[in-house]
Amino acid sequence: MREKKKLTIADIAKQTGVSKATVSRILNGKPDVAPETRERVFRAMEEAQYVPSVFATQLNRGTSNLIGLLLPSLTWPWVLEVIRGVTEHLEHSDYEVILLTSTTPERTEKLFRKTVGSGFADGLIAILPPNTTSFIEDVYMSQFPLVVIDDREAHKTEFPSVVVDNVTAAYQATRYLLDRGHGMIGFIGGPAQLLCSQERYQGYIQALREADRSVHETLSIMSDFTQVGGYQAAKTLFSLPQRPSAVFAANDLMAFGVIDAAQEARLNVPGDFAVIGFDDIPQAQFCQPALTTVRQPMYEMGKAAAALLIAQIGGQIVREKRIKLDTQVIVRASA
Amino acid sequence: MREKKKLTIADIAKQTGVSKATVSRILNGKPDVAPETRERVFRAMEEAQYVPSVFATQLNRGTSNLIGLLLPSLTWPWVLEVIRGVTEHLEHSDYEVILLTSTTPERTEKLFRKTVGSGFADGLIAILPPNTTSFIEDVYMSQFPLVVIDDREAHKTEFPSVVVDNVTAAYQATRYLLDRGHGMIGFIGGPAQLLCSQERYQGYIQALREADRSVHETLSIMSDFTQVGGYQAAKTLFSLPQRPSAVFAANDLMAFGVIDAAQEARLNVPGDFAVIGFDDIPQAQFCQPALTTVRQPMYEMGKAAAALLIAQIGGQIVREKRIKLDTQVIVRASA
DNA sequence: TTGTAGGCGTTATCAA
DNA sequence: TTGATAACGCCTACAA
Repeated sequence: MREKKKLTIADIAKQTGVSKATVSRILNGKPDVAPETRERVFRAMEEAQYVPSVFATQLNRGTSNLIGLLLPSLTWPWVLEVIRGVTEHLEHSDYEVILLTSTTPERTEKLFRKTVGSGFADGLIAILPPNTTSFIEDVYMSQFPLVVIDDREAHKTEFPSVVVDNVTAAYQATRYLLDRGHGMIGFIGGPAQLLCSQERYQGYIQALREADRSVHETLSIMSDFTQVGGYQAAKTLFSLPQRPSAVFAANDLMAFGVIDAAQEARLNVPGDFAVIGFDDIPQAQFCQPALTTVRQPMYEMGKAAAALLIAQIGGQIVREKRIKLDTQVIVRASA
Repeated sequence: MREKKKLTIADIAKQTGVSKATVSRILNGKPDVAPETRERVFRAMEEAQYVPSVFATQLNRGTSNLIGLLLPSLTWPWVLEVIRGVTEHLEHSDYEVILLTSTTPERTEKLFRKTVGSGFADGLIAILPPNTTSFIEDVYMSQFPLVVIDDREAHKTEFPSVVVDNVTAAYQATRYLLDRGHGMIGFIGGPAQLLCSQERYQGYIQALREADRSVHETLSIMSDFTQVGGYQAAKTLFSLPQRPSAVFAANDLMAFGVIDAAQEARLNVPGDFAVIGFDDIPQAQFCQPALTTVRQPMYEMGKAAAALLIAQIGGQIVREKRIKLDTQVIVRASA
């Protein structure tokens, strides 16, 4: 109740008439302690509500049982899924998650210094903000346990990572549209410099080629992953002499924008114009019409990342460095 | 690049020919150091990429600059808003957030032991899972800096907390319906034992009374804050001899359920049946019709909680222990 | 089976 | 302005 003063191992030792060493041994379940002593000291600790100082233990052991989770932004709805996956996997270990969010490369690096660099965290799970290549290379080279989720840039090195096969996923999406009989299919992509944007575009092209469709340059518009971006891109598409009958938007937010534009243009979705998205964010099932999309298993990716990291920390040689998780077309009402 | 071996303050001291004490002083920006020395040592640290050991510092100072964020679950969409608020406020301090999630009271307490009890975190922001009253009382009594967000149970003690005025908010919602000319207004509440459920019910009643409306017991249904719960409650409402023309659902998820039921019953929302929700979760703007609801400013609550906690940690006497944030009716298409 | 003593890397106190 | 030195609380040889 009051526990004003913090108890130390010495207090317990004095109280039970043994040495600090013995208490420590008992604390850590070491062998070679008389059962009778163990019992007695245990009770004393219970009773006194003694909790060892994490600081001292950490200083001594050199590890913190803390895992950094570096997120570039908390505005994307799917990051919660990642967080859930990571924490849920860790729930049964004795690692805790320390949340690091940073929008700029500068702050990222500062955060890194404070946690990773000082050995404060035992490992790092990161969704990389753009332009952090060199920095993350350093982390990797320093042997620090690291797992990258959804690696969106091309790097010289291949970090341990958990990704989705964007090419295949985009292929699936396009293929789905093709199978539904669509002739002209538009593509609205993300920022061109992002690897994932490029890959999704590739998948789209690949599906078209495979179906012997000609690729019209004008049908592909690079946008910015935002809803208004999708809206504008859709308007461009609608103004084409020959309007496509369907579009694959490289993320759900843009797909929402497309639907907005379609409704504004009095186009029935999916009757007049079919839309498929990418991500499957929670909102996707609530919008009207509910969004058909390619699901990225963010929760599972978080889990896998945590598992991979723990393995690394445990010193295991991680064979399968790049884990690819499967995507899946979630058919709802928009396509 | 390699930094295999961890540098200590002693290394820097030796390297620059000063004592550890001096290096430490410089590290912490203490006065009484010859500018010339300071400069020299600074450069040495830079060059060697020296980072002080957090562990040692913590052990010495007895604080960690870590703030625990205890969340009962990561499945509610609005928790991300809270996380955002907290981390964003802390971004400019040098506190980091350690994420503690726990579904059960048992795990909550264990987590508490590991972090709070051991003095590992310097403070705690918590959204309390049900039935943690006694436990949180202990934390509070132990003088540990604590802020509760969205306190949902009645406690003997009044903890420092950031809440929303549920009564007023519910009043606003009901009032809105009243102003739109609705005669009979139903209420679908959350679990009766939750304080927030009771308060929202109060607000509903209060608005009716103030408008001299009679209160029909049958129009109030206590449910469970889930979508199916809302769906079922709505069906009950629809089966009444005299169907209400509008309903106030005590959270958005239930409101979604109500809309589902209405659509199933071929009732036009809001034409035949108006629905107002509570929370303003991200999905609310995407559902069809977009949900009119009372917005709880979760992001702002997170920010306020962080600010309040930091004040406490700084030893400030926190005058306004219970911070009440304003809610707002967000008018969209469902009512 | 148990106790003693030294170290982990800082910061703080007190002299110099 | 600086430098020894003693904490901080725990773990671990090594000795008993």
